[in-house]
Amino acid sequence: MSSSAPAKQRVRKSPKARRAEIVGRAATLALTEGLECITMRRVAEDLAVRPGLISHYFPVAEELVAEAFGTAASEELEELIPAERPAGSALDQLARFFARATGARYDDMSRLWLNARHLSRFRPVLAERVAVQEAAWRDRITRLLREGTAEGAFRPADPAVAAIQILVVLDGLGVHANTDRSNRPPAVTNMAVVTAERELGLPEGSLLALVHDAVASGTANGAAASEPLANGAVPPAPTA
Amino acid sequence: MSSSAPAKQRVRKSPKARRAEIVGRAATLALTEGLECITMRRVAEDLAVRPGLISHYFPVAEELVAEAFGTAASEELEELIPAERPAGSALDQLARFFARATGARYDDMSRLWLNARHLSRFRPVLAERVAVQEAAWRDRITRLLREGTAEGAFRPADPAVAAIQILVVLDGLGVHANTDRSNRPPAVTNMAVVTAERELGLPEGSLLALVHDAVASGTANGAAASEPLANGAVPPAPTA
DNA sequence: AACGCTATTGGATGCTCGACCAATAGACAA
DNA sequence: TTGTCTATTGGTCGAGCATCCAATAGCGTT
Repeated sequence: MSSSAPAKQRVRKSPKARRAEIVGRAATLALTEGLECITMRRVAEDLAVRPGLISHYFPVAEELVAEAFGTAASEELEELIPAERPAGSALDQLARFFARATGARYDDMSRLWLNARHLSRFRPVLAERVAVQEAAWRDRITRLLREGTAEGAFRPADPAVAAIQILVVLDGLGVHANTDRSNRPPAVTNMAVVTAERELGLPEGSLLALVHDAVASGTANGAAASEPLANGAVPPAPTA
Repeated sequence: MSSSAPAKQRVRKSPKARRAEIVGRAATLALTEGLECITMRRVAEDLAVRPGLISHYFPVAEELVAEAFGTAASEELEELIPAERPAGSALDQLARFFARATGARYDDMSRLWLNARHLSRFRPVLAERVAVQEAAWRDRITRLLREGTAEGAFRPADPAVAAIQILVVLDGLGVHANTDRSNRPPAVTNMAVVTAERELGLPEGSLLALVHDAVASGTANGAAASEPLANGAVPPAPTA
C-alpha cells in the first residue's frame, strides 16, 4: 500500500457544474427521503465531498432546501404538463396529466408537496419558493383549461377556479395516499378525474376513459408505465 | 433579600395530574406551534419545571409527541361529532360538523393533521397514533352517515366511501388553507359541503344552507362563533 | 514549465437536542 | 412529630447540526 490513510483525492469542478450537482442530489434526496434530510453533511457524503464545500455554495442551508424543492417541483410540473404542448388536443394533454398525477409514480412528489408545505411554517425562504411553485402549477393548469375551452373541448365556469379545485382534490388524495393507498375504493381514487369532468362540463366517464387509455398506452407523460387508475371501475362509454 | 438565587421552589403533584398537565401543554403546543416544538426543554419551560421531569414521565420523547397528537385529535373529533349525539337530527349534526370543519377555528387542527402525517415518515410511534385517529375520524363520520340514512335524511351509495371522500376534500382544503385562504373563491371553500351533498343525494344547496344556519346561530359545535363559510355565495333555496 | 487563481479541504466552534443519574425535598402515613 | 417514599431537581454526556476559516492543491493561463 502506498498510503494507509484513505488518501482522499480532490476533484475540482467548475462552480456551475458543482452547484448543479449539489442541487440535483438535494432534489432527489428531497423526493426520496424528505426535505429535512437535506443537510450539509448528508449531501456532502452522498457526493463524496466535504461538508464545507456545500456550505461554500450555499452559505445558508435553507437556501439549498428551497432550491432543491423548486427544482424537483418544476421538473415534475414539466412532466405533468409540458410548457410547450406536444402533438394532441388539450383534452388529451389533460388525460395524460391525470394519468401521471394519479399514478404510483407521483407518490413521491405528492409527499414532497406535503413536506414542503409543512416545513414552510418554519422556513420563510422555502415558503416563498412553495408559493411560487403553487402559482406555477395553478397557472399552467389554468392555461391548459383555457386552451381546451378555446378548442371547444370543455366549458369550465371559471378555468382558474376549476384548476384550484382539481389541485385541492389531488392534494387531498395525496395526503391520504401516505397512509391508506392500499384497498382504496375506486370512487375515491377517481375523485380527481370526476371532479375535473364535473367542473369542465364533460360527460360522465369520458375523461376517465381517456385517462385509462393514456395509462395503458404508457403515454402518461414521462416514459415508463405508471400504475393504472382504479382497475375495478370500468368507466361508461363517453356520451359525446 | 433572603437569597440571591432565583430560589426555585418545587411543586410536587400526583403523577396522574402532572402527566395530564404535560400532555395538555404538549397538545396545545402541537396545535399552535407544531409537533416539532414539543421538546423536553420547551414543555418543561412552559410548565416551569426542569426538563428531567418531562423525560421522567416520557422516557422516550417520541411517546409524548404521539400522546399530544392523539389528545388534540380526539378532543377535536369530539367537538366535531360528539360520541353521543345531542338533540337534533343526523342532518343537523352533519351541518354542525361542516360549520366547524370549514371555519377558521379549524385551521390549527387542519395544520396539525398535515404536520402529523408528514412527521409520521420519521416517527413510527406517531405514525401508529395517526393511523388510529384517522380510523376514528373516518368511523365516526361513517356512523353519522349511517344514522342519517336510517333517519331517511340521505342515501349515500356507501357511507364508508362517502366518509373518506369528505375527508379527502377537507384535507385538500386544509393543505391549501396554509398558503391561500385569502381571496379564495366560494366555489372552492364550499367544495367539502358540495361533495357531501352529491355523495349523499341531497338537493343542491340544501346542506349548504343548513351549514350557514349553523354558523350563524353559533351552534357550530364548541361555543363561540367560527367564521362564516363563503360570504359571497348565497346558496339556492333547498329544493326539497 | 512555472504561476496564480480559486475550488476544495480539514478542523474548530457553538448550538439544541434526547437521554441518563445521583441527590434532594415535598407530602403523606405512622 | 418523625420517617419513608418518590416526585423533582440539577447537572452531565454524546450526537447531529450550521457556520466559519486558514491552508491546500487542482487547473487554466502564460
